[in-house]
Amino acid sequence: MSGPDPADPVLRGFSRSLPMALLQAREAVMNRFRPLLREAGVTEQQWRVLRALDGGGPLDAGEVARRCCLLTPSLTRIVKTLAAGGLVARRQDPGDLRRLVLDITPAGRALIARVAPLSEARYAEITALFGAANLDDLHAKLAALVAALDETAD
Amino acid sequence: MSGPDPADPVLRGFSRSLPMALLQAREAVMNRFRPLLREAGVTEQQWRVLRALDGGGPLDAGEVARRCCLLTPSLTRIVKTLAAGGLVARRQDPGDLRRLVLDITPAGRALIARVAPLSEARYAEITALFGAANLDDLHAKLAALVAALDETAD
DNA sequence: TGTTAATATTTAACATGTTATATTTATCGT
DNA sequence: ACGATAAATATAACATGTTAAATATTAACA
Repeated sequence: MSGPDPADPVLRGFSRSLPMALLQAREAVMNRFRPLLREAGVTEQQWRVLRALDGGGPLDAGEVARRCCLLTPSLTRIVKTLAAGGLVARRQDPGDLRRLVLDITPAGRALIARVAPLSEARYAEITALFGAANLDDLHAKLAALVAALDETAD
Repeated sequence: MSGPDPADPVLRGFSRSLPMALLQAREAVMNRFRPLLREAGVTEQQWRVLRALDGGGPLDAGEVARRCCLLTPSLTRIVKTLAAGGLVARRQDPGDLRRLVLDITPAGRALIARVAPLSEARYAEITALFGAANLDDLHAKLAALVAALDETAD
């Protein structure tokens, strides 16, 4: 007739929460990269948009949002800032006037080229600390997790 | 004498970026939990604070921020909201008046108890889709990554 | 003891996250 | 062609993320 024991948690420990584990891991990694972006004068999100467009060619706003894990209201403002800085260009899609086509400018590519060697150096640092095999396996597991969850998204 | 070939990326592919992989994985996972929190009327961050205090006992604001991956200016506002809703209690630390001690209230615990079974059900769903062994291994790898990076944080 | 440096939290300002809604343009069925 | 529905983006409002600076308290030390 007794209720749940207060010392008996109804929920898994905070540290065993997968969202927390992923968040903490991302924070640990980003702590290594943030100084570079700060030095380059771009935010994390602005950097993601530039990276998606660089090599990804011109893309619809919606596609950029999907690839960058951004919601479209955020993207609207981020692109406004990037366009004001001359790092990204906007134009209407002639075939569908609803769509906004985004592309990186030469100035945007130059910024990426400036940051790239520093970024790769940090990546090499992380690889050395964590191990190349561990890193590959982690990438594979993360991709598998996303595939498993997204395929069955209601 | 030629510069870098534009088709030859100076940076690893966007999809091979560890920060992006961690972000996408977290999004895929959170998509399963967000409806529950929304239904319970709390944000992700408010939920993290409640979870940290539940079972973690009373904690300094700074310690809560560390455990929840929140910056202290964010925590100030989040706790203000939680306190206004009666889910968290604030008091000064008598031994160090600079410190703010936070604790969860009975109402806060009741909210967690209400959400817990739904949350665990989602977790079971994820475990079934991804595999218990994969999940354990992923947790271990994430913890190892954090340990490797945090130990050597400049 | 009194002055300075360090620590914990808060405030302020601006960028982004998040939800709801509005606006514009396409598509579909008739 | 017309009207209803759907789709893509933008706007609005509030919560949070992020940096810098302010405030209050404590610790360190000459």
